[in-house]
Amino acid sequence: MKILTLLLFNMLKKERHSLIIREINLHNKVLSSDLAQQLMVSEDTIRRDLNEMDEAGEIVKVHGGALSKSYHYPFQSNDIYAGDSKKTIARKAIELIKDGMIVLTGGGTTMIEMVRMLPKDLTVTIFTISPLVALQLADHPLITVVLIGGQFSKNSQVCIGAQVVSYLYEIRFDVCFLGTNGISIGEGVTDSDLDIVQVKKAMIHASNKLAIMCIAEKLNTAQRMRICDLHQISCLITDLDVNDNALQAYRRENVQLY
Amino acid sequence: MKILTLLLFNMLKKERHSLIIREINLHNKVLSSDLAQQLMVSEDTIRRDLNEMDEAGEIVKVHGGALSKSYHYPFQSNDIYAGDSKKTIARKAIELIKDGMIVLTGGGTTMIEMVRMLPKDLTVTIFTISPLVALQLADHPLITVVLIGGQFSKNSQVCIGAQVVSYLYEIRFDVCFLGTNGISIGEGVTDSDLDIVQVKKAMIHASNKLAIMCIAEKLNTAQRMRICDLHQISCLITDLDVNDNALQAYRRENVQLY
DNA sequence: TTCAAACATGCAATAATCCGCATAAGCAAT
DNA sequence: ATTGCTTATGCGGATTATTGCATGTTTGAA
Repeated sequence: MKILTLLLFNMLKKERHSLIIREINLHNKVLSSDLAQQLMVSEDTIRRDLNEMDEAGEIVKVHGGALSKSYHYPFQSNDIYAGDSKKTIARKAIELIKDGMIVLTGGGTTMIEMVRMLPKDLTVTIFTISPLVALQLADHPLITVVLIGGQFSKNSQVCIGAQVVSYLYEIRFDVCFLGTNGISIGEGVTDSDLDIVQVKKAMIHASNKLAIMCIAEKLNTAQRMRICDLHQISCLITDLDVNDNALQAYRRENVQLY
Repeated sequence: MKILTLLLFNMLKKERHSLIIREINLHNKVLSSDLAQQLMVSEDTIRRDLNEMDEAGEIVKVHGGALSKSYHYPFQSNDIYAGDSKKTIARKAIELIKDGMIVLTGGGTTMIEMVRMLPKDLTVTIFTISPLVALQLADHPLITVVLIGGQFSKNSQVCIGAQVVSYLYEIRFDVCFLGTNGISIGEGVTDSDLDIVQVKKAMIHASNKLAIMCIAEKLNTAQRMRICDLHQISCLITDLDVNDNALQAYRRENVQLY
């Protein structure tokens, strides 16, 4: 039967290759077994095809099939991954900061991005639990930086613990900027680390305004522990346009969007 | 909770890896158990995946899950190579640290080098006024790090000010490690920045032993302001041999040499 | 300290792969 | 047409990869 179809279709290797490419472009992946069935050739042939195409750099062969070359997600640098969205958020966030303010910030890559972009003529005092934020601000000429000390969390690279919490009860801030690991209509702002949750709660409690920075991909995701409700958020800053559909549910909850 | 369902029928390993990386980049951390559930494979498989990806340097594996690598060192690239002399000093200094100690450290490149070289099986608590020291210790498995907060000095990249000083009065440390800008027979340990001097004085006051780390070039130099006398030094650690001529004057002053 | 969760390790079953080798087809020169 | 050569393909068996499970051990939080 296989001989028969071969005779009928007389499929050449090149044709198979282009069909495989098309299939990969369509699905980003192929299974050797599927292709063999689909093209009515043995898996060995498919494997040889895939190996050739991999050698030629057209695809990436893996155990069991092949992947599109562009399939690999970036991992090394967050500057690439979602870097633009984070810059967008940072730009919007900066507009909330005015001369003379006392600002409190958490950690995270978005926060680093924000302080990196702060204009050189801004005169504010920034309190932070993130050593990385402090270091990033070291070469800013005007900003006074106060690092809030405490036990250093190896996971999240910020200071946590009772020391931080009790310290925060003694100062009142104009605005608190927080990145988030999860935000959703039902659960509000959530995180997965108990220590972080407690510190963030204290940070919110110590501030007049709360600005939550959240990239679109994290919208409508929830972690295990709740930090605050939506109505406690003064500004929700995302990389989306404020009229984006994904944000309307939050608008209905009276969250101020940026 | 987030629901992410693709065709899980016959998923390639590399596909899984990509999804894991995406999840990690999104939330900065993942739990093995969550991934196992989401991707419908056993936790063993996830663990093996995470180990592979850690080996490949794509992520950082931790107990229970994994962390984003980029989250860990957003701008670690500006690593300064410490000279051999600083490495020599660091090696000697480490010998003074024993399990269970409460250690206090200042900042500076020599200090960074020292904490970088701390053995992985050392169990100590390190208090520091240097965010860089804290960050450097983030991936040490056993050491507890407490960052002492206060105003962040842009020049010396450590925390200074009354907050630090008063904090230091509440704790007693086994040993204090300090780098130095100048040490001489006549003037003792000196520095040029008033704020630094005050903090270092407080650090010395709070510690049972004082270890001064000093590269040979800075021996017999003096700055404007005095931090302490020679007789307050418990150990003077240099990159020179203890019998080096340059050190004999200090030996005559009864300074313990390393 | 105490214990459940996370871990490593070895094993077994299945799937995918690799390696010859034989066959068949295409092609060019005779 | 035949011959000789190359390429493409399929097949059987050996090898390796992947995965889940069972096992003891380690870990970290209470």
